[in-house]
Amino acid sequence: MKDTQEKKKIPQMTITRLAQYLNCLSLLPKEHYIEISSKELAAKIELKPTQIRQDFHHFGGFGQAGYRYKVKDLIAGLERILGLDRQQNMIVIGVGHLGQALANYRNFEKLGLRLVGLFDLNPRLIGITIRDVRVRDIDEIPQIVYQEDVSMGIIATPAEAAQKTADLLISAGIKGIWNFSPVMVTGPQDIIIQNEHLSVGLMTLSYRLKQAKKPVLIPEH
Amino acid sequence: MKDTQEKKKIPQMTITRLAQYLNCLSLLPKEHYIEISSKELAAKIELKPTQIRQDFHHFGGFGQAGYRYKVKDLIAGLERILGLDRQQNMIVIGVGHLGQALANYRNFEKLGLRLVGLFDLNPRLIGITIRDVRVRDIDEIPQIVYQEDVSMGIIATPAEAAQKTADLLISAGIKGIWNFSPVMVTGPQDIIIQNEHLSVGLMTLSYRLKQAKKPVLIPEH
DNA sequence: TAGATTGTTAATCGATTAACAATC
DNA sequence: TAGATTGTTAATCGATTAACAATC
Repeated sequence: MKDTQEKKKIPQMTITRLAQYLNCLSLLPKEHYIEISSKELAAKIELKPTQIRQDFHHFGGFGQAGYRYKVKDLIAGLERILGLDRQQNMIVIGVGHLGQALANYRNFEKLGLRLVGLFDLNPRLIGITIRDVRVRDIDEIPQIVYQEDVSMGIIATPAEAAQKTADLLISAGIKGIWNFSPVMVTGPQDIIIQNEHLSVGLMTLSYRLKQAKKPVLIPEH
Repeated sequence: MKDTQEKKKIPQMTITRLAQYLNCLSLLPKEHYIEISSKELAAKIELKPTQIRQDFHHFGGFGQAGYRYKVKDLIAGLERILGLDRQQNMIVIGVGHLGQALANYRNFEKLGLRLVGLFDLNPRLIGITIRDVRVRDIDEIPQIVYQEDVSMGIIATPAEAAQKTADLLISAGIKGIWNFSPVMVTGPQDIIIQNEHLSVGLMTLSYRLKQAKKPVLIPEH
């Protein structure tokens, strides 16, 4: 497999699908799936087989004509493309229900992502331990980021604190931010900021429900 | 504004952006923004003004040539398109940290979505009250769905229980499912199922971080 | 060999962007 | 009127799908 990622820009949707493929493959019972075809994988995600092959083709492909894909190779290749082939450290800021939910999310560590710090400004939370990780005051963020080589910060604070938290993370040297607060946070160009607005998902569901209820009009023309 | 939603299929990305526009507009300080131009709104979401006008055009547009958009009209129009102009009732199944985080999420009720039930099978949780909503046994789902005319079910259970929960919701008559468990759930064609895989967001962030670190090669050809 | 499969190019389809008339 | 704006059509760009050679 060639390493052609930087030659042409890979569509965002391709990356999202690669993540889905990996998700799907890692849920497969290991005994039954040594090999898998694009057709089989496509059926599971309700997609066309060509879509999968084309997505893989951006990276030179994962198999050989005539053979089906080897599940192990596929997983390893996807992990490498997505940067999950090495350990990455992350911290969570805001230890409310959402922060605790994220801290307890088992699937993250399967992806090589290790939680190395929890932070809050509520003195009653500071000192408690979740999954062997102690909750610290946010003042200690810069120190931990440096000590533990933290690459990602997850913002699970209330809206009011989100931008301040982002600024603090950036000044501490963090390059990737995953923001779960309901406001958009911004930063310099070289910082990767992903705003995960839960309400967008809910609004989409609401729209689709409304559409489904409507009588279908003349489908042609 | 015409009601042309059903004539031509609206792209998924347009719906996602409409939700973003609404989010952005509702965060605006009401005193300052009586009117807003496509240019101003575009700047806030890092988008081209034409993109916004084209998105609106699918629905006949929200303004009049020469005038800027009236924020109030824009919000009302977007809410109507997204089906948020009437109250919708929802329930959350699984009252762990994630379920409680969702139950406490204030932004949902701003969208006219009312939490009318919480369900779990842990006897220690049954009976407690969160935001005036009592936690009930999952056996009571069909009754509440019927009584309260529930249109959406949010799955916040562990992976093992997710599909069973979906089946239960569907047989109780629910038409829309928002699944936060790490496994994909499926159902009949007429049920709207949205799988919200948190790990997909994290994998995308990981990919983008990896790309950002790489030295940029010759950008042309 | 026949059937099934992947990689890859070409064709199609759809979404974004540009251009501009109409309007204030 | 000049400048700014939206709605809308046309042009461009990009992503998905189809087709097929190469391979097992």
